[in-house]
Amino acid sequence: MSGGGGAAGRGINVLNVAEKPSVAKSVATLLSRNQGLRVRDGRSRYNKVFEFGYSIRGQPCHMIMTSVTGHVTELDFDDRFRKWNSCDPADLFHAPIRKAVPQDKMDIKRTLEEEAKRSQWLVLWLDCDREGENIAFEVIEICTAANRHLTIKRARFSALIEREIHDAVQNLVQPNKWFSDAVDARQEIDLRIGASFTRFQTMLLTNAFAIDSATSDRSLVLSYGPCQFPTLGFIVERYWEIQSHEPEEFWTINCSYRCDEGVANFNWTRGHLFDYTCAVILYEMCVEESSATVTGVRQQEKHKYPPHPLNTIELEKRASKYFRMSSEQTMKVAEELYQAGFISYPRTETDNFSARTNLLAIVQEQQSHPTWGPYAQRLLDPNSGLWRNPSNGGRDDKAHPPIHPTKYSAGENSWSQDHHRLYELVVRHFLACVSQPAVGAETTVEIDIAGEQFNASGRVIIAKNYLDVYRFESWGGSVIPTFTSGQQFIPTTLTLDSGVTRPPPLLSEADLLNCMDKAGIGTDATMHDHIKKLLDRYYATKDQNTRFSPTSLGEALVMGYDDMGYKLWKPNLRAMMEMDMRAVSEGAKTKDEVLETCLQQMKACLLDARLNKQKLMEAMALFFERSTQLERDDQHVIRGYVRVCSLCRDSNMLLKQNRDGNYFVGCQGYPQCRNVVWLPGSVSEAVVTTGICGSCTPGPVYKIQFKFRRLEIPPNYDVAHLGCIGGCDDILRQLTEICGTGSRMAARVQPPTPHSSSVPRRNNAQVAPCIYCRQTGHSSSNCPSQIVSPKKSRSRQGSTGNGESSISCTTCGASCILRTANTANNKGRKFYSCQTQGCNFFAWEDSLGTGARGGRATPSSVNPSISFSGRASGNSVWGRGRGSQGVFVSATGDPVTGRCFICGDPSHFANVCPNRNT
DNA sequence: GCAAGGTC
Repeated sequence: MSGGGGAAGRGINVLNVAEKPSVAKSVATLLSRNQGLRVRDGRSRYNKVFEFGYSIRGQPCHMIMTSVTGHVTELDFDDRFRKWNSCDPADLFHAPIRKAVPQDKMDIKRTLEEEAKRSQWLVLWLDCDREGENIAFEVIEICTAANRHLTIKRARFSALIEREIHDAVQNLVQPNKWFSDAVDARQEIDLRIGASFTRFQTMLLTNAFAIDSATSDRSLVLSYGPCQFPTLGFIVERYWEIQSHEPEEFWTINCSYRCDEGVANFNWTRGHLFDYTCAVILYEMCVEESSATVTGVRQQEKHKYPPHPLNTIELEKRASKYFRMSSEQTMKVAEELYQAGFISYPRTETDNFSARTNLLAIVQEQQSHPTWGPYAQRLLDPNSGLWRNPSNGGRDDKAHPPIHPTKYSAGENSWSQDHHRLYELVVRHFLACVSQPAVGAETTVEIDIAGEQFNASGRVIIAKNYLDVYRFESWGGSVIPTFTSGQQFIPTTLTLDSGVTRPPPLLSEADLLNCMDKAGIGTDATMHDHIKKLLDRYYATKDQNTRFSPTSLGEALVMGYDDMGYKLWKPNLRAMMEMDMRAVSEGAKTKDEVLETCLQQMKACLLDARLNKQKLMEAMALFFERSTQLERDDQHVIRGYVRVCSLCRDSNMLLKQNRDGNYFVGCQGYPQCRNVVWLPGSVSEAVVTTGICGSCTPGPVYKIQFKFRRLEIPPNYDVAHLGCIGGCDDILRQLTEICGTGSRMAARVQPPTPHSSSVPRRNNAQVAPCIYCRQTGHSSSNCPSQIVSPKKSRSRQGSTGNGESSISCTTCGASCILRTANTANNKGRKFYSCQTQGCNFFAWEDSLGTGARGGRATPSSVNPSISFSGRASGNSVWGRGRGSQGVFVSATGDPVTGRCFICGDPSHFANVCPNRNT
């Protein structure tokens, strides 16, 4: 069929590319039959280049075989969208993206380019799944850019077996664009959803709450991903199920009979009753009856079947169950055993052996093993009747066979205990798969006492078969005495027993993998990564029994989205995406169609989540304190990101508070960039929101929720104000003018020059134009029209006749009355206020014409309060939907009814219960 | 500083 091995001779150069170095080596070895095979280094130290002669359908070829290591390119946003504060997270749904070769893959790219230039054919040996097909197109892209005359061919193989490989190379096909398109769509959707939601929730919550975790050494990222979040959802859902479980007492009647032959324990056919009175009545009837009557004896042969052939998820589940190995560790060890040639490819969905697999040969290899060798010998003996063709688990990824041993080993010196265990599991599992099921004889006896039915059963194992080798499973059996129908006996014991219902256990790693597998979350190669990510993100913890609980952070996030009504933490979204991907890979839908509908929906979801962010905040507030103090630089408390600097356009503008408590928005690039916007001195509190100004550029400019001290602002201004520092906000501008700022420079009297280079000038660059003359280029405090000598000032002011003077309102032109303040902070201080209803003009007399107009005279005596709290509106319902006994928490956190549902204590609620497992 | 998917 082929002309493998030997010298290359003349012929075309064929560049062969595999998905990983090990496959390149295997394929090269198999095709060359290890004759005339030369190896040299490529640009990448991991990816060798093999060369040998071969002939494809009679065409002499010089084969050049190399590899990549998975994907060569990565998808990411254009540079200008890469910085977290560079854009509105919602923009990430349509921001330009590009595929690029990351730095650590550049040497692989160079090897491909160099080899492509001297080749006529390109043969793709990537794994035969969707991801493999996508990588094939990445390789095509790189190679054809270097040599556009290349003839492109795809080798399809399902195992690294000599015959398969020779077949594949003699029957080359074309790569499948639909498969590749499905992966492109998946990548784009994952990136856009992941990045947008991660930025949204991280920026919203990490600054707003004091999230205590082991993260003090690095900044906390609250990531969202279409796989990690549903995985968290499973953990939280089970946790809530347990939390909401109410123990309920039940009663059951048990009966036993002991004789020379042994004991039979009879179970009540009713199971159990929750009604005590009813149970007592039935029990008393049984007690009064003198004897039990056997109403039936059944004997049946039962089988316990060996497991299906082993795929990745099953390997992870069983290693977790039998050895308590984490899925991550299992995959690490399995990969090493695979690399060393002891087991087959460990990342496979397939749990069905193809008819072409030589199963006998695999068993034969294991015959000499000291422990399971004798069992393998029995299997091979036709007289033993132990052999049975393996069952079909119904899954096939068309790329790899089930995991099975590929090389005999009695254990290597370099192996750890985990290597020994895992190899043993793979071998024993394989031997079990090709074995007969265990056979048992089961006897069921039914009796009647006073009209109540009871039954007991016993089992005798007739043939252990596969259980002889699969030591991880057992089949309990008990022998019961012989009974005959119609027989009567007096029970040895007859008791009324009580029990209590129990909640289900926390999810184990095997349970979690099961949930993910059923819902299609992740791939066999990545499921363990998603589980690990939850631990890394402090969303969940794993106890000694490999059982998972959510942390407060994980629970709060899921609760927040749940309260919004979005099932983002449910697996449905991923399942729908997976269906779409399948449709693309089958040509039923196009990539663009799927992208458009999916991204449109998810963008709407993000926008809605932003509108309802209060729900997230409320959920977080149940578990975390509001952060009172955030990051600090040398001089200031940093209160949040506002915008990209409008001056240097490079650094971020942050809302900060100086030591005197005054707020300003300054450029992080200080002192190189000195851009600053000072805020009114009357601000008692300022919090950056996720709201974005619709008009100020360059955007996004995040709005700030201000709270002003009532007594320091004119009465016609609201205490609360959602403002923008980008220049569009009239109210903020007016209050800055009226109250002055906390800038030390601004507090001084400014020289009356319109070209002052002091800090307020920058301030004015942001808050322009001047409120007096509506001109830009100077501050209102320096307005030439307002700067007058005291004498001149007085002469401009008319007398009101009652001892008070007046000026003209610069806003509406009406007359302003000079009045005397009578407030705690400004007692006796004079101010002008406009008499026109609805006009906001207000000015302190002593500040007219200075840079310190209306500045704070004394520290506020007003107790600052939180501008919006986590429980500001509506009732939060603790435990809603998670059980019938949820405890209600009012808007203020006070109880409405009830008690802690964890420990029952009426003095506190479940969210602060000391017994709460956080 | 974001995802999930390959793989070393």
